[in-house]
Amino acid sequence: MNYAPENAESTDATLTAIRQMIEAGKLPADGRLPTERELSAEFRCGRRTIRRVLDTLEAEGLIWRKQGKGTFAGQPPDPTGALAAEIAPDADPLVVMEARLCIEPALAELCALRATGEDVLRLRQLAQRASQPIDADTAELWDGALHRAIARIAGNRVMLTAFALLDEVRMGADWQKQRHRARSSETKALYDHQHNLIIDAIQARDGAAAFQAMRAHLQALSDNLRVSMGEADT
Amino acid sequence: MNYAPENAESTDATLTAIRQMIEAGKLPADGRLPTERELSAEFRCGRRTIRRVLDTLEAEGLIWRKQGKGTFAGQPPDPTGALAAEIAPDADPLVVMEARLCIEPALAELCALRATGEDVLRLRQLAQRASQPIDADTAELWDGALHRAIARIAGNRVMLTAFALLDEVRMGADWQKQRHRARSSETKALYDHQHNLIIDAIQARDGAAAFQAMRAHLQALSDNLRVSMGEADT
DNA sequence: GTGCAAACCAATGTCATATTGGTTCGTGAC
DNA sequence: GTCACGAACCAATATGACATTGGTTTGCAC
Repeated sequence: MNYAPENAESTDATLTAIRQMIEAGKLPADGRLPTERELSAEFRCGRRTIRRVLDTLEAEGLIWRKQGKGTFAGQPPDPTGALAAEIAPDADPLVVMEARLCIEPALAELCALRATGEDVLRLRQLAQRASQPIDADTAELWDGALHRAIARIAGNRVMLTAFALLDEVRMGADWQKQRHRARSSETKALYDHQHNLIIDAIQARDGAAAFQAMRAHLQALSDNLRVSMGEADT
Repeated sequence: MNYAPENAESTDATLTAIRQMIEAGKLPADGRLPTERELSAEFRCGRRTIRRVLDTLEAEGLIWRKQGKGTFAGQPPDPTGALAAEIAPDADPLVVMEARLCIEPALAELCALRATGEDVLRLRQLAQRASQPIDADTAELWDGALHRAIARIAGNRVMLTAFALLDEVRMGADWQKQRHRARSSETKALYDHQHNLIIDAIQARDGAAAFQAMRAHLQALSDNLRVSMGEADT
């Protein structure tokens, strides 16, 4: 019964073991991990060791924990559905764009203050995906992912919830159907360039520049939307 | 003990009686009415009669009811409550102040673009109320009303909902207890002056100035909060 | 038909209890 | 000393039994 790993190395061993457990997808549908006490018993080590491992995984964004509830794989959920449905009827495209112009530059500024090198890398990946020559819907999807990632990295729960609300209204609105009209090859190139400017500012830790870059980007989106709506009116 | 109204007219009588009960403000702080069964016993009539009366009052918008909960005077609460309660635990003072610094300057900017002369007058009144030499709690109340009014005048439903969410988190937080520590006569004078600067910018239809004035105001609040928290640590 | 009483349904609140992550302390091994 | 472990405790959450409350139906009396 001494096959239990030695103390000195048990931390690393359990870390990789638990990480594999998560990435292998061998978890219940809700992504719930065993309790710390169960893990402690299973891996023949103390809770303290388990907690250190989970601290690492949480810092990596692989799991999230809530006292009294449990430990779960993935990102913590944010509940905005009911509210979004409530205000969606009152939200025409211009109102939503106006709100984005209010909130997202501020988020970009916070993001610039707090993004790690890893975060910047992830943003670059998302921007690159959005710029691939695929169909408009997919590009829109990656664009949304990029904006969401910036909001998450900003690291303010209240602002993130506000953004999630806005995002859900935007996604759920009927007028989304005609949005891709506003996408031409020139605008697409402009948007990609602006995305890179935003990430440049974030990487440089320049909050003000990130604010302005995001504002310019959304302004371009707004202008295009306005043109597209004007066409629709004729 | 036969003063109970006759059946034929009891409906009207109980209706006026209950309506008076509501308008007289003889209710608990939460506006809760007695249960239907209690009212039925008190007015010596059946629950059916009571329910018809309450149906009328509900149609008039004087009360709202919820199964399993009770009957309450006034308007049903905003659905932001649930969301606010959800994120309140994660919201320490600094997070909330940071979110205010993101959202409220933008609201002030929109407000400057859209405020009518009447709106400006109302803002002046609120600022004046907040500046009266009353106790700190009351001043805080009028201050909140002023900020809410600005958000409402901004005229963007999505932004207003986001603000309402933020406002509710701020109001419901435990750390509000110590807020008035940050209120001295000097800070109070400063805040009053800043309120006037904000309204000046709004009246001048100068969005950028309103943005900056609001930002400066919230920055002062934030600094004071930080100092107050520092004191609390010692 | 109208009003009343009783019963039942469904949603909610309340309370005690168990579970879970968060934290502290003391002990022992190195 | 440092580190891991175990135990105990704290605080937030979940769970289940039970009472309360509005919503609804049924039967009875006038």
